[in-house]
Amino acid sequence: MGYSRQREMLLSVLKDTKSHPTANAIYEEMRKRDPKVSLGTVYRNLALLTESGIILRIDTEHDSVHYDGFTHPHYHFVCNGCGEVSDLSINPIGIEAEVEKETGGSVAGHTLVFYGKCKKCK
Amino acid sequence: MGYSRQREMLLSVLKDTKSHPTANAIYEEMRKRDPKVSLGTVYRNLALLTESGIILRIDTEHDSVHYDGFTHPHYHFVCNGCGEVSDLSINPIGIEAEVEKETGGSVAGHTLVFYGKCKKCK
DNA sequence: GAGATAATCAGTAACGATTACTAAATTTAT
DNA sequence: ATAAATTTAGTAATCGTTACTGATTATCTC
Repeated sequence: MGYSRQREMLLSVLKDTKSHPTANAIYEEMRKRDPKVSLGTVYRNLALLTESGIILRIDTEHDSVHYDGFTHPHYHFVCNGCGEVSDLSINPIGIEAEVEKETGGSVAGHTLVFYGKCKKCK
Repeated sequence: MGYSRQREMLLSVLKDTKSHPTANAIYEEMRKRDPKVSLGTVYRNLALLTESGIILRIDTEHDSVHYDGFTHPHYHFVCNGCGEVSDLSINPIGIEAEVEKETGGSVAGHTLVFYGKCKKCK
């Protein structure tokens, strides 16, 4: 994976926010800096960066996919009211070995998402 | 939520399999029993049954949403190779209270998905 | 059980997120 | 500086899902 101005810009957008934007939100933010950037470019780079483990994708039971620029292991809380996705600081659980034993396969990672009402929406 | 032949059929399909079919797979299975069943009906009932907590939806990083007829608390393993979703029997984790404390909100549930290669694909 | 009321359906159209494609521009290698 | 490889913008196509409508089926009341 080489360098490109757009890819750098995407990474910078994602590193500069504590929110967990969707592809479209990232696109809008990038367009402020360069109105000529293309939505296809956003999706292509999100896929590339996700595959490389440089960013994280977050699948929720609501709306479309969210992305996270921080890859140190952590979990997420999704509000069923406003849909906001926020980081949690609870410690990572260590049960991948157990899962490997049970499945006979290999585990590369896991995602843990909590659902509920956030402070505001409760 | 009332009774309907199609809704019963959907539930029966979901209870009769240990796989975790997508909406479309469920649709195909239902069509074998009744060729006139509609895809819209499948989606509508999946949404209703999910809201009522009678079935479970599983969001993964691959393809479309999968559904699970068993709602006792359990977790899932998704193969990055073949995409198969399987049940795990590891014990539920008890950290929702901790999440409530951290967020100041209320937690209604959580999903835990492991990714990797299954026995066959490894 | 018959008729009224409400829920649900089949079928199809519309939608929104994502992916695929192509010729032009940019980056990298020589 | 030139050639080769990668990436882009822009747009069209795809796919999962949702919305809509008039017809059907279930439920309720007598």
